Amino acid sequence: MAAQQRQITLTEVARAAGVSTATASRAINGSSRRVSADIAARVKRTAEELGYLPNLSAQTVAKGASPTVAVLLSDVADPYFSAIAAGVMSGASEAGLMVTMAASERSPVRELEMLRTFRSQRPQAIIVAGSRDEENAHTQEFTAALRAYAETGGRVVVITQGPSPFDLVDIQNHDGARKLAHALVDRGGRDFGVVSGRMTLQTNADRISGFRAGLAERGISLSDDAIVETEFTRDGGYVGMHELLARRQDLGAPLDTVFATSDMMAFGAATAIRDHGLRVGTDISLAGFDNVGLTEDMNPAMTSVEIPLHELGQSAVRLALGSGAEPVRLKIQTRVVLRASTPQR
Amino acid sequence: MAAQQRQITLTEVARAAGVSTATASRAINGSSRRVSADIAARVKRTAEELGYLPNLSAQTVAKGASPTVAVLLSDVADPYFSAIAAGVMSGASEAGLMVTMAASERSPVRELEMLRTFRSQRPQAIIVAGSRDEENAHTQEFTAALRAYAETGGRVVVITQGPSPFDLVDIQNHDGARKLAHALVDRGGRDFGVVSGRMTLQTNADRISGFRAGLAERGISLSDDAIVETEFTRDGGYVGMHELLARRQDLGAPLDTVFATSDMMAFGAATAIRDHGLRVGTDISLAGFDNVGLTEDMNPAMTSVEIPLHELGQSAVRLALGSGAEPVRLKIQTRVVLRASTPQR
DNA sequence: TTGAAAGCGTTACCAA
DNA sequence: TTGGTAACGCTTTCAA
Repeated sequence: MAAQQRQITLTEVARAAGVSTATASRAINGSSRRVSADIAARVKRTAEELGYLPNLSAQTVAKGASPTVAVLLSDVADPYFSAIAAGVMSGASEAGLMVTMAASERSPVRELEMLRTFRSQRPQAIIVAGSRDEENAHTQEFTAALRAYAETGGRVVVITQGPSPFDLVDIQNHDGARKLAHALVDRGGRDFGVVSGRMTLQTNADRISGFRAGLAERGISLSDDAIVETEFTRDGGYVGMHELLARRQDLGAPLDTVFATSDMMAFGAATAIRDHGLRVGTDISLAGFDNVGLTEDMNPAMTSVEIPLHELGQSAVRLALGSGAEPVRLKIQTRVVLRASTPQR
Repeated sequence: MAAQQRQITLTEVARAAGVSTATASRAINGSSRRVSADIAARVKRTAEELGYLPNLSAQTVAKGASPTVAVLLSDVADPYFSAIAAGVMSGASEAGLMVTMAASERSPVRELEMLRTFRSQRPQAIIVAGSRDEENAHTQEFTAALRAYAETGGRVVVITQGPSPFDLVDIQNHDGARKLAHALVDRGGRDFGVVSGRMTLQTNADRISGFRAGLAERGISLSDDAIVETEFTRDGGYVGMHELLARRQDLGAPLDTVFATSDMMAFGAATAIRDHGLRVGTDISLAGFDNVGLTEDMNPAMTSVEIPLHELGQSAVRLALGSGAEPVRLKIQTRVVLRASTPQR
């Protein structure tokens, strides 16, 4: 490695071009004031030759605003979040913003820490994905911190959350699950089971209540012992499905159709069904939610409820860049996608 | 929303606590100099009461270094990259660093832009994942920019790349593919086909050459028309598999085992096989590479070559934080995971 | 141990 | 249009 060189500063560019720093600043990084064409050209050329790059932090200090959006999510490795993250990154890049990202790994304490760090960064907006556990004590503190951030001029966009004072990207989970229930009944489902995440998660709760409502509208009721509550993850789906099958067996109760409240859970559930010696689709119909990539590459292809996750991520950025006069609630519609995992029976 | 308030500054905290800014800085954000315990406590309490949060940009300007790592990848929505990203985020959080992330969406031009923005940010390190197209003209420019960054004291860590002057996380793609070839021959494979990404991608090329070498060691040669070159994506896998099947049919050539050079390609390929009316495993054995999540939830479960992607992401951060005296090459071993998609035949 | 003051790289105001 | 200079919020050197 060559000897450590310093980065060229704007002052150095200015001196080399024979102008003041003020002029150099105006020429390179633009502003309302304009600069004569020839000087501007000269400065830019000098900057180019010297390999000048603006110091973003210095700009941020001087301007009082950082060209950044921060994204807080549970886990990027989860396709649900990674699709949202991809959307946010694409939206941010369109808007000329950088993205800082942190994963809470589903720990409320870490979440609080990351939010603190985000705030120190003073981004234009903080986007929060993944619903918090309503019952957790940290949730209040979390909301308070977000509010404090908003009060100092930051924008907050929350994805799927209960009522909130912030801009909200509101995925129609209830409605989607309700439509899914209708579709499954139409396909001949009669004896339903649900593999569910924790009920304290808003997203999960909405899906359950929507599903229940949809079934009720078709005259089918969902008994409590038909619902297994487990972790809202792939492994949760696997374990939960095993438990559901065992439980129904013990009760001697029939089971023809299972709704797993997320695709990740459904993937785990599918494997559990096979490990039980049963066939997905043929013996037990199975549906997920999110319509994450790979649902169609499953065998049989997995029925799911589509959420436009990528677009949703982009929208979150646009929302964050809006006027912000009043908190906006952006409803995201869902769509049932029937596939071979829930055949006509 | 409440009226726009300003953020509390260190100066304000100092004044409120009746000390100098210098002391306040030392008390709160630490430094070599120490502060008497009582004053430190008083300052910290005041800061707490006032809701002070350090301004990271100001700190960065003053210190000349930003507590940040930047990650450049092709596409977060791809499980391969999202697993790496998760690892990087976890490693960064351990080290007390923030993460800024950008996706090139496989466009060399965008990649160059994002690198420029990264450089403006002056992060401690830039981590580059996803191999560049060696033949692309932008690649040189890209490397030059990385070098310039390194010369100004930045650390560069590159994941899977050809020879490079930077720290390198070197996934043993050749070796992994070679071992896979052995395993597939041991399972009775004789007539092989490959669904491959672009040969100009280092990662892909290494996998192909390793696979070819492995077959050769078992006395099997891979003819050129047994390899279909397509996009290094799920859709590429789908299309490529269709083409491979059609081609072999035209030639009247047998085909019992297919290697898709990534799991995503393999997933697409599996669906293509089914769409052709054939069964994965039974009619055609199929293996992927990366051992991304969900390989075991496929039906049949997908044989793959495991790369410890998460750990690799964490290691990349540690590498970036190392001394940096000499470029380090960290070899990442792979492991063949045989599953039902490649049964004994 | 504490404080005054210079400095980090910019931007933005105010004159010229 | 251009330049001088204060200001942004913080760290760090140098004295006290």
